[in-house]
Amino acid sequence: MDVYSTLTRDKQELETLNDNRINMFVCGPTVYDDAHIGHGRTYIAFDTIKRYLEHKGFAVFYLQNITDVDDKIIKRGKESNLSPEHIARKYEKRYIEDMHKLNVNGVNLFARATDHMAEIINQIQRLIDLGYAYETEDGVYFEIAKFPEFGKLSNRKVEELETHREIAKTNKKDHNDFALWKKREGTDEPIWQSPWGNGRPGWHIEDTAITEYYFGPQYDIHGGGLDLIFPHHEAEITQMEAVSGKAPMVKFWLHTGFLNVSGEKMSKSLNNFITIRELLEEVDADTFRFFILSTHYRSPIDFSKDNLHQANATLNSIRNYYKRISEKATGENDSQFLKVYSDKFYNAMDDDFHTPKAIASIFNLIKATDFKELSGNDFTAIKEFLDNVSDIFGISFEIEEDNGSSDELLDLIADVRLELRNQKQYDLSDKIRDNLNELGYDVSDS
RNA sequence: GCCAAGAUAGCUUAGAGGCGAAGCGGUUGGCUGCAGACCAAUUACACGGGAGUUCAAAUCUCUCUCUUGGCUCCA
Repeated sequence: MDVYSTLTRDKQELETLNDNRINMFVCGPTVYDDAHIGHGRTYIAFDTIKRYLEHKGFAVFYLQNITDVDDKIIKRGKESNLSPEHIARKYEKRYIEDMHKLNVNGVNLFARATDHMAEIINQIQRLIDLGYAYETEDGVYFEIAKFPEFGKLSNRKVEELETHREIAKTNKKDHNDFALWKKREGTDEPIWQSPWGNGRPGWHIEDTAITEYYFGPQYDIHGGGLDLIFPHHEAEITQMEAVSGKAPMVKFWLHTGFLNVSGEKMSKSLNNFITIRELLEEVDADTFRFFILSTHYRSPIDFSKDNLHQANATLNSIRNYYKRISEKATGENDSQFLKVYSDKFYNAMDDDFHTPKAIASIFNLIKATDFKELSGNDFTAIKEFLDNVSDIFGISFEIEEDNGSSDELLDLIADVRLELRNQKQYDLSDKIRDNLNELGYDVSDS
């Protein structure tokens, strides 16, 4: 299968370092606030990618860091008079809850920055020993002049970075040198002991310390949002390849496109910031997942009520089809008819996880399905195929029946309504139906 | 300024030299007491502008315009 890598800017056959094993790392959130739908987009995409790779027979180990020490967390703590640790734990918990609600369950291990302080300090020390990093009075910095390949991921030249920015006063050798360790002596901020005095790690170092600890200096896939390419991922490559002398650190760099809200970037100042919690009050997780997957993971996606509604309508039409074929699935999984469409589906997924193309193949299948001609075996095969699709997408195609046994009151209302209909008192029965619909219950007569 | 992605019917999304684009939506009919679902039809004459290559371009080349993002924290 082919996978696009930001590093080479093209698709390449997926080759792993270790047979059918894939080590995949995706940058996790900074836990200072609730996760928003943009996080949802990225993590749904990588969850689906993992699901598909496993479907292909790879044993995938999906590692994700949790940034639990950071300026924003500290700031948030000060604002609310809570310890940074309290803030971090609270939002980490809520993040993981949110992911479960989105059926994003693929992460095998969450690694907190603060649980890997020893590895972070160790890696910084080695960078100093190797001559890549230096200490100043306020921290330890990576000297990018020592690593000429800096810029290879983001396609940037160091000289060009200088032209259009105001350069703040620092005691760094070069203003592009980035922090590995920030000295914080005598403040009320969280600190850890290090050979360079008390302080906390820079932003980039936790990821390479964590991935080196679990995966070693080289691994298969590194993912994250498009916005992390520079400087974050660039710095990761720089640190890791400098310290190990091995390249590439990662061959396949996968980056998800942005999610915009009604054509605009989501931001708190524009007041169009939507958290996953808020979203899930309006729509179910399957609809959101389907909406996300109906666009390729690298493309920008525009979130709007309209577009969500459309995704829901499209998903419903697949569900109705699934219901119909399920009822007719009576034999063996054996179908010549299906093969064309299932091949098309898997070919699309093999083409850099091209979910919109894969979804189109499902509609080709639906359109070609002749309910009078096909056999029970065909329908069984279609059903099992769609069950696989459902697993890969992480989306249920079952139509949720509010199974009557769960609520006696609803049964009673339904019985009364049925009786009214039998007596042709439609005004009243329709009123009950409309009101129940408004309350979110699906009432329909077959 | 530099880097990147993009501009395809009302909306969303495929296609990457020639083969009626798909879904949503709309319309009509069937089924229904009605609605939904389902079925059958139908609709939209799509490819940002300009130039070039070609027998042939949405697809290749050039150019312009515009959109979004990155270059500071960001999924």
